[in-house]
Amino acid sequence: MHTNFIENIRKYVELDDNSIEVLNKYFKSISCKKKEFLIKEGQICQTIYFVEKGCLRMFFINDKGTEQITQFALESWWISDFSSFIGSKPSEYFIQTVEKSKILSIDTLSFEAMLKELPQMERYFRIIMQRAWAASQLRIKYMYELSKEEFYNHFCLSFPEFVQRVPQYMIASYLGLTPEYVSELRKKKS
Amino acid sequence: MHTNFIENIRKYVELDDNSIEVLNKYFKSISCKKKEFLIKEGQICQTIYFVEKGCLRMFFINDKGTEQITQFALESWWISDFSSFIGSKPSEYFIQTVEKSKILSIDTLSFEAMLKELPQMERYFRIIMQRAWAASQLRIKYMYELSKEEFYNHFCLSFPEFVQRVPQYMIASYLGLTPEYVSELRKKKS
DNA sequence: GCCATTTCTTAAACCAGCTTAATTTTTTCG
DNA sequence: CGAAAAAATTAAGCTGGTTTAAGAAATGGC
Repeated sequence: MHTNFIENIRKYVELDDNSIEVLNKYFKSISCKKKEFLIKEGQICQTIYFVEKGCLRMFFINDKGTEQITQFALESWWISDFSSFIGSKPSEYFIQTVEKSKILSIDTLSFEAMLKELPQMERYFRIIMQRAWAASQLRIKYMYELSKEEFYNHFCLSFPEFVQRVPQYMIASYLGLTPEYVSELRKKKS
Repeated sequence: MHTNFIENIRKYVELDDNSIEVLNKYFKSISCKKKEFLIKEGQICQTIYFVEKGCLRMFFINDKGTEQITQFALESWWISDFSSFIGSKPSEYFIQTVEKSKILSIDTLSFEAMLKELPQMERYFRIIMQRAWAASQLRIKYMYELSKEEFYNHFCLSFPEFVQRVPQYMIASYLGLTPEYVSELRKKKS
């Protein structure tokens, strides 16, 4: 159980069987079917999620009223609205399953208690956050460097399984393109 | 000495006088005049920098041969190419002072040794990285949400001192605009 | 297996922001 | 201070990607 979770932590820090018990105490396991919401706009996001199996997306509604996806999370990824989480401010995002998913969750209070009880988890999360920051830096670089066409092609080459797995209009949204333009690009490639 | 540095750490974790001594052992203080390079493209970025006084920028050269700024760091900000730092890969960035600056630096090995000797710094950096990630999330949201004109106006309102402090063409670069377009926007506003 | 809904495609008109290129203003530094 | 370099402005023409609108294809629920 929670294989991805434990494996992921063990990539970065030591974790004995007793510590695993402690983690089980703090993390809740959730099973969701497709299109279930974990948080909605306006709520304070007091939870961090780990995807054990499945796929989540985070999006907001822009001023034209359309969904704008800013993040996906596949197996072994963490996801949360950290601005809301850190500042206890209402979130501007929705977090929703894209597929049937199995998720581990921990709320603010449990998170702090867990870190106190298992200090090596400070190190684990330091490394996770550091990697997340690095990933953001890279993403921002691509946004500056590539034209929208190049950005799309680069994404398809980098994450081919992903392009299979989620609907095309979600990829378009994540990359900041219109579905119509993605359609045009696909025609062009073939 | 290093007032901003110590204060910043104390915002998040306890730090006694003895620990400060330990930090002094691992961190190096650097004084740079305007336009000095801390790292250059092609080098492995093995250092994390903290700005005690002054201003740094991080940029790469795009395929048109122009500088593309992806990050600034003012007083009490951390900056580094984390992809390069984590993966020991050659960096694609330059990090350079924008003004005369006083910087604290720590390299990979010292960083690990310091974390081992002062475990509370794992917590400090976990929080720092978490906040950096949150800031990235927000920045990406703005990039999706706002038109370039709105993005520019929003930036000027959010960081008025900053707009005074660094040349206009650097702001343009950071926001992904041409200097010509920024010029047009300024005229429009007045 | 069939209807309703969701997703994807096509094509033409349009525009925000870029390019180019020339001029002016400001800064730097010997 | 004065010359050279760096930064900012102006304006015209252009283009990558959006908008709009309508139809076609795929998917899912019962």
